[in-house]
Amino acid sequence: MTNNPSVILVEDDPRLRELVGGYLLKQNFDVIALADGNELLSKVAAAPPSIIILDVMLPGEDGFSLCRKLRKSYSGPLLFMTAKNETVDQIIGLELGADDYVTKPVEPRVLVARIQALLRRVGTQIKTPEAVLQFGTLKIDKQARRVNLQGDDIKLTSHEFDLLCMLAESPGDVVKRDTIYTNLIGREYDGLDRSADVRISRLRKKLSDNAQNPFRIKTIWGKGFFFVADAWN
Amino acid sequence: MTNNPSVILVEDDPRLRELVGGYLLKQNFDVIALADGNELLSKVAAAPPSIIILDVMLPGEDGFSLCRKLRKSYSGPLLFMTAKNETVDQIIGLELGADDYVTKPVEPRVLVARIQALLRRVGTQIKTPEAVLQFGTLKIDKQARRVNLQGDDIKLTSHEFDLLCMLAESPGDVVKRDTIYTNLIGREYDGLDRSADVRISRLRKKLSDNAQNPFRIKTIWGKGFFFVADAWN
DNA sequence: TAAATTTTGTGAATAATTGTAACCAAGCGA
DNA sequence: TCGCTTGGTTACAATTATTCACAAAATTTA
Repeated sequence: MTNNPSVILVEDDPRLRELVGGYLLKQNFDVIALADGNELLSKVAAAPPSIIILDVMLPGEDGFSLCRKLRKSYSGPLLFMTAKNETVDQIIGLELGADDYVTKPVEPRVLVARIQALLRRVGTQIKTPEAVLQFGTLKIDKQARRVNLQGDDIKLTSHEFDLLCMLAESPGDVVKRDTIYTNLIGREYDGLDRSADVRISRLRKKLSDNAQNPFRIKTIWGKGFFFVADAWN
Repeated sequence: MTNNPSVILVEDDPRLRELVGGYLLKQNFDVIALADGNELLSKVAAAPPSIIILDVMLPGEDGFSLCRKLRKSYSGPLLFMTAKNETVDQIIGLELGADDYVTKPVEPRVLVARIQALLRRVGTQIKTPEAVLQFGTLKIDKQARRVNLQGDDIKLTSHEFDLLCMLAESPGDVVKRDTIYTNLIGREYDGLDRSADVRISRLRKKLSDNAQNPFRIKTIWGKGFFFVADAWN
C-alpha cells in the first residue's frame, strides 16, 4: 500500500521499456511494464492504474485496438507513444479515446510532464520523491505539511513542522542554533534567547522523544541539534 | 506583450467567429478575428501568429487561394475549417500547405486539441488556463463557478468561491493575508481585521474541513493559509 | 416595491500558538 | 568538588487564529 500513482506501460522494445519504466519508478510511480497487450485488460480489471501508457506499434494487437477495448472498462488517462512519422490525427481523434500522445524517442522529462498534465486533469497528485521524508515509521509529507508516526497523524504547529523539516532535511548533520534563528525565528542568536530550545522541547514532546535519552533529536552540547534517521520508531 | 500564443482566425459567419474566437480567448490565446481575407496578409506580415485558422468558403478570395499566397511569407501552422461535405483530400494536399483541417460545426474542445497538436509539432508551448481544477474528489469549475466534493455539489457564496480559487490556484504556496485583503476584500490589511479569517472559517466548514486538524486549508501561523493538493478526500 | 432570504461584515468571546523569563538540571573545566 | 556555562522545562504573557451572534448589506422573491 504505497498511495503512489500507478502506471501500466505497454511497450515491446525492452530497452525503451526499461528506460521509461525505470525513470517513472524514480519519480515515485508504481510501474507495471508489459511487453504486449495480452495481459493488459486483466491487469486493468484487477487494479485500474492512475494512467496507461500505450505504444501504438505492438506485436499482435496494436495500440489502437487495445485502446478501443480498454475504454469499455477504463475511463482514466491514456497516453499514446508513437513513432515520429506515424499520423497523429487519428490518435487524437476523440472516438479512439486517447488523451494525449508523445512521439518516440521520448525525452523522459517530457513524458513525465505530459503524465503530470493528464493526472492533474483528473486530480491525481504526484509527490516528488523529495516531498516525503520517511524514517522508519516517521513520515514527513512536506507537500501536505503532515506528519505521521506509527500510523497516527501527529498535529504539529507551523513552527514545529518547519523545525522538524529543517532537522530531517539533513539527518546526521548538526544544525546550529544560529541556523535555526536566522532561518526560522528570523533574528540573530544572541546566546541568551531560549526560544529555539523551547521549540525543540515542544517538538520532542510531540514526537514522544525525551531530552534525557533522545532517540530522534539529539543535542550536541555547545553546538546544536541533529536528527537521527534510524531511530527504532 | 502577453507571451501567449496568438491566432488569426478568418471566418465570415459572425456567430461562429464570435464563438470560436471567444473560446480561444478563454484558452489564453491572443486572437485576431477577421471576416475575410482582405487584411490577412498585412496582419501576418505585421506580426506572424502562432497559428492561422482559415475558413475555406469566404466571400471574395477563398481559403485555398489565401493559403497559397500566405505560404510565400508564412511557414507556421495553418488549420482549415471546412463544411462537412466539402472534399478534404485536396485541402490536406501538400502543395497547398495546410497542416490540418477540422469540419464545421466545430466542437471547441476538438479545435483546441488540434491546435495544440499543431503547436506541439512546431514546438510552441501553450499554457491553457485550467478551467477545471481537480484535487482528488474536489472539483473546482472556474468557468461555471461550481464546486463538487465527492460527487456532491457544494453551494459556495461568491466570496467563498473566489477565496477557494485563490488558494487552489497555487497549491502548496502560502497565501498571505495581505494578498487576500488586497485582491479579494479590496482594502489594506490592518492587522486587526478578521474578515479574511471569517471567510476562511466559512469556506472550511463547507469543505468539511476543520481548523483544528485541517487537511485542505492549513494555517501557517503568522503568515497565512495554504491549500493542500493531495488531501485524501 | 417591499418583504424575505442570503450573504457578508463586525466586534467580542474563546482557543491555539508562540515568546519570555525564571528556574532547575546537566555538562565541563579547574 | 565548585563555579560557570549551556540546555530543558515550565508557567504565564503576548500574539494570532477561530468562531459566534448579531448587524448590515446585498440579493432574490413575491
